[in-house]
Amino acid sequence: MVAGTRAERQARTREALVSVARELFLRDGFAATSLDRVAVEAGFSKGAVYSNFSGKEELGLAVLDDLHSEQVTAAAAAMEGKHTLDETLDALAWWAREHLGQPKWTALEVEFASIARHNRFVAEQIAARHRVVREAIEALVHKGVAELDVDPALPAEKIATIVLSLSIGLGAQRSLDAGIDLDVFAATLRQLLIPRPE
Amino acid sequence: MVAGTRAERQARTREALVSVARELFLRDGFAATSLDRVAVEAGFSKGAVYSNFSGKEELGLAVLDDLHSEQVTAAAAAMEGKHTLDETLDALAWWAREHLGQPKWTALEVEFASIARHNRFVAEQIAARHRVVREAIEALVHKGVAELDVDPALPAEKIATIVLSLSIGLGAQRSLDAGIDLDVFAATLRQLLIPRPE
DNA sequence: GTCTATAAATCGATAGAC
DNA sequence: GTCTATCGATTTATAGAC
Repeated sequence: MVAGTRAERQARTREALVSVARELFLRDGFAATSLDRVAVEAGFSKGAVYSNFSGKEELGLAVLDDLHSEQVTAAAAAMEGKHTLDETLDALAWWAREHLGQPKWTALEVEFASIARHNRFVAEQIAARHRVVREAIEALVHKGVAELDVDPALPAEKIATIVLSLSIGLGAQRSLDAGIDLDVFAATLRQLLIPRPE
Repeated sequence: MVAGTRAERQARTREALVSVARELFLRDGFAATSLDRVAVEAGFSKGAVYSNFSGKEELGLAVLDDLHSEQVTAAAAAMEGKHTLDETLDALAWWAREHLGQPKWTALEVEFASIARHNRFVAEQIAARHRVVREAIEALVHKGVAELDVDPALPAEKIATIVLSLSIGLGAQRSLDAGIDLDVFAATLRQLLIPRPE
């Protein structure tokens, strides 16, 4: 008997399903991954999926939550302990190469979004998650601006939108073309964080 | 009897199929649109699709070609006859609102890309088309730099990558959230085209 | 080249047993 | 809560008639 209450066991089932779904969704795509595959590969049957999620879409949202928190955490960690703009930009360039260079997550992001386009509820759920991510980026920008004493050319909110857009766009291209120049990510940030001449 | 040789009539069939496919792919998405629907709505049957295309993917590529040439043409036209940086940026801001504000095309772009990720041939086809678009943007940047006498902060090639990435990323978000700030497109370009201080 | 008919396969979702 | 069995609905792609 594995330890834990019923609630704990169910939580483990849910986590296992999300973990496997994440792996398969990233590797093969959302549409191309069947719930049966997810369930079996996690050591359960399809019924277990429907006992823990209302359907495929809710499982997809759970996977997105998993990914989002990881991306933001990684970017924040990359900026930690940097004391100059150059150091910070180098760290962010590394983040871009590391996370956008293996960009299955942006492909999943947009695939899921496009599939959910006709479901108002899911579309709103995803849009809300994007807002959360942009706010997290905005906080990072504020933090960087304060610590590095730079004078950004645009409000942090706009920079956050630009950063997320670049991440999605670069990742989408990179998923098809390994030759994409990911260094434009940090290069753009440099232009936005250094005040323009007057 | 409608005029034309056999070749001309078939060309019209092909055009009609691409035109309807474009409309439906944009409206409902690539995966959610069946070939049967495309054929019937164009006044043909599914057999006509397979007589003119090897399958759904090739039809998708034909639609992308249609869209790409239109987007680049529109952006070039928007820049035409502008003599100052501000005028040009205003025109590009308008382009962004017009084309990214109705962003089904980026959603289609990335949906198709993510679906085709596991087909090497199609993936390479799409990547090649992206390269063509980036080169077209690069040419526009060169033209703008020469005519407006600005000193870009980055090579035109990098700016082209940034512009396409922003377009894809902004469009993807906008397809889910009408509140996305599209003006960051022109704002970013302004920061890239004005030389940084030093 | 186009149409009709059909094959062949897939998958999300549900019902009922345990 | 999980499993087994199955339904029901789709869709791509093909075969053969015209």
